[in-house]
Amino acid sequence: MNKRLKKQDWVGAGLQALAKDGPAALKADRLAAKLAVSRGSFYWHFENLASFQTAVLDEWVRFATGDVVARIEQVEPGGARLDRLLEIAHQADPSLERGIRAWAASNKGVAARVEAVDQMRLDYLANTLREAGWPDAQADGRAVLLYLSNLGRVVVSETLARAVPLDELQASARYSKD
Amino acid sequence: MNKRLKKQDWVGAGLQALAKDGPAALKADRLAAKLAVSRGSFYWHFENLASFQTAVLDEWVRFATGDVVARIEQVEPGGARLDRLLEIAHQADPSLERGIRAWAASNKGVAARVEAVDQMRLDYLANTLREAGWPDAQADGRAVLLYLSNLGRVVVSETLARAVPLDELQASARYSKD
DNA sequence: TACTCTCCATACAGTTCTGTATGGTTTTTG
DNA sequence: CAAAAACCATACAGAACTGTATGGAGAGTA
Repeated sequence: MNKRLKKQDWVGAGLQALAKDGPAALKADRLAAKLAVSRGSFYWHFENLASFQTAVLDEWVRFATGDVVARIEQVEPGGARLDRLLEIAHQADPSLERGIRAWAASNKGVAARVEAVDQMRLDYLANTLREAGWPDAQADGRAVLLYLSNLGRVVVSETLARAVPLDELQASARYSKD
Repeated sequence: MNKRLKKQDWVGAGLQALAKDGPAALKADRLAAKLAVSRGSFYWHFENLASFQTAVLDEWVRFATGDVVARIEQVEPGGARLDRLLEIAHQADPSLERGIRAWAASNKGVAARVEAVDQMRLDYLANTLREAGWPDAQADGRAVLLYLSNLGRVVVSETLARAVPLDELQASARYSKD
């Protein structure tokens, strides 16, 4: 009756658990319980816990880079694209990103992968800023500021995150000589 | 020969372990090993694991609020105090704060305490902004932006955190009609 | 010295997990 | 339909932990 699971089902459940309960939830035991199945299934799909966690992290990297970019590229380059980028980042559900950061705090390997993602996203943001009119010299610094403020939004409480003013954020992303 | 421990020694070791290895390191077992002592000591000082963790969190709250404020108040109010505040926050070791955030990601009770601290620090920052010349209407929004960008700095890698431009941060904290 | 706190070691029972081994049950395919 | 492949349950051994119970050892005090 309960349909059989595939590798991707486990990975999906892993991402969900990570977002909801943090990295401590990435256990064969708990996930099996949540999926109403025995650990026999888990150890058929994955060699061990580490390889499962690698698969979960891989999936996040795929999602956290390619996926977002794809949605942005539908908008024409320039200021509009920058606004859209900030808007998407601003209204995204922070729970998974928060789980990933918590995971990285206790695992060097994860931290390294996350750092690479941060670097890619930063480069992309800086490039978008340049497309919107920022001079090369200042684009990088401003990109860091904007990216980190969004990352901060991810790790504070939901109620506090709602206090972030999107318009002021977009304003500080528009170039003006000063 | 190995001197006997007091409650505070355990709490201190807890904070250190939290900063270095995340919340999963807050176990009687591991801490006892690190302190070269048996768990008998732990359970003499603390009723159980939860009460120990509460003590650790309490200690962080004390440190994360009162301590920083005390260092700021030595500077005269105004723009200088604001610059000093940003500087202190900028050069602080992020590892403990990172551990706390990771902990909060998997524990509602911790998250609530952290949210309260965030709120206090935000209020203090907004007030400092007003002291430095910001109008009431804009001080709150700018405070959120500044606070979150610093929080973002806390959760990214050390190398990336060093890319944050302090001067640009201070510049965006100076008021100018636009 | 004797007595009393304070602090610690050791041993035990119990929980939550991992990983393996083995066999059974579906689903797909020749 | 029969064989193969994909998927899952169960049972076991063991690691990493929690919490309790008990018997000390060390430092301070009458």
